[in-house]
Amino acid sequence: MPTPRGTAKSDAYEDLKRSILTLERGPSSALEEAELCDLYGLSRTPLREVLQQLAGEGYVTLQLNRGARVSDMTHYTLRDFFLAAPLMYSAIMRLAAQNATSEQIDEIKSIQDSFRAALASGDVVECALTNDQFHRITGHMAGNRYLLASFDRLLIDHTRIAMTFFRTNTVAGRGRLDHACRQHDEMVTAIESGDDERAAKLALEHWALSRDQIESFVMPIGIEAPLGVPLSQKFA
Amino acid sequence: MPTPRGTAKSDAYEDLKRSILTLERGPSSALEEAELCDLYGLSRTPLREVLQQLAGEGYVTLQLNRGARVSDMTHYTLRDFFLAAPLMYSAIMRLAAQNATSEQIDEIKSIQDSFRAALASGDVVECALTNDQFHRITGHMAGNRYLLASFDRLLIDHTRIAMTFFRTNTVAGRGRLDHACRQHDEMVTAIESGDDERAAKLALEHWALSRDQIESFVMPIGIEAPLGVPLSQKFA
DNA sequence: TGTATTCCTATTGTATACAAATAGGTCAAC
DNA sequence: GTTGACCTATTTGTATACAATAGGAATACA
Repeated sequence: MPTPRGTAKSDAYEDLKRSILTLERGPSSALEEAELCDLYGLSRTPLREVLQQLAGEGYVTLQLNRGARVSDMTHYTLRDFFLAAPLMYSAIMRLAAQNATSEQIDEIKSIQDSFRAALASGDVVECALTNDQFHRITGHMAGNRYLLASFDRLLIDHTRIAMTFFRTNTVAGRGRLDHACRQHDEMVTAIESGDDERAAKLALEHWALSRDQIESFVMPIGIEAPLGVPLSQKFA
Repeated sequence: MPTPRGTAKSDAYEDLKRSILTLERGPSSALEEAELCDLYGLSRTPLREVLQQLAGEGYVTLQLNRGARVSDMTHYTLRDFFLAAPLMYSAIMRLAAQNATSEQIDEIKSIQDSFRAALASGDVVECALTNDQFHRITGHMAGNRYLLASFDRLLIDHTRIAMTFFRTNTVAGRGRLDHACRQHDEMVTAIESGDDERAAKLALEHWALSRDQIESFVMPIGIEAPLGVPLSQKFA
């Protein structure tokens, strides 16, 4: 990633990522170059490079002569997701416990504080983003360049799906979120003590909880419907 | 992948991939834009997009203001590789057996014929490339967008490492290559009959064989040395 | 002779102008 | 009223000119 922080280019890169993860830009929505150039104040050449980079990371899909779109989410996506997630999450968490540096442990503790604060505040976007960061750090801790490619792609879609269920008002929903937060704490403990078996087990439990949430919140919308798209847009 | 076949841009893309996989362009070697523009007959803008795309897929690494290099291969790479490979290969092969279409099965049989021919001819480059294609098809068969990201990255480095041991004159080496070829045949059979357990087991056996080859061919060069770089270049 | 500073060159990053392709709408024919 | 072709406007793809940066060479100085 050659983009330095604080430039118009990196702003565009970071902001597009954020807006995709938070569903501010929904799956399959068009990304027009001219509009984005105006928005971020750069010319088309560097903007296109940003889109290429996001495409390489799975945030965006490019179509020849037809521009860029936010990567889609269909029921096929969900099928792939359910299959890959437990595999990758447990592998990454096991490696994270084996390889985490003390700097990374400080970092994840700090993010976990932010996540807890976000949960308390009820800010859905902040919940989703800090949760995303928490898991993304575990990916870095694992430090395996091959697995990271899959893991980061999983996180994109997990975060987008999670946007749906961080917006909950039910008691049961709140309980699941608190449970998830406690699991994060336990994960940090397992990582800090280098207990890789426990870390892997926690990853699977965390996934199981998340899967339950997905099944109860996302599924009822309908199997046929593209995920993450407001119902009003679906037939537009 | 929005690049259509037969254009200067796709030629550049495909040829760069080929030359990286075959070590014609060694790990960490510089990719200068002007040189590549001349070579492939395009201007810098589309060439840079090709490099961005290759960077997204893991073939190339971009450095800010310092251009592009072929992705490196160090002993850290190899450590990550040994860890991720059995996991990914068995997962992909299991899914391939579950999901392969008849068109894909025809395709992999055809590639396996090419691989066998390449082995017979002793053409090292052709061996490496057809072997790469064989495994890449299994990735498509598995059809999981998340896992494919890791798998394709593994294949890049597996193919580059394999370039070392397809160049063998020893009887033992030949025997291992023939064994690998027979394993391919068995994999095709397992996939065709939808026997996912057997396919996964074969993947692990195939990996074990490959690992033995890596250990006997690559390791002696030295743990400290970047892999795939001719010794003469190492201290340049 | 060694070191630091300045300038120069080679290379990358960005903006813009131009070419090609697509999508949408109008009009005509059936 | 529907279908089809054509034209136009919009959007993407490419080339090139210009700006900024990095790395090395030459020079000044200690």
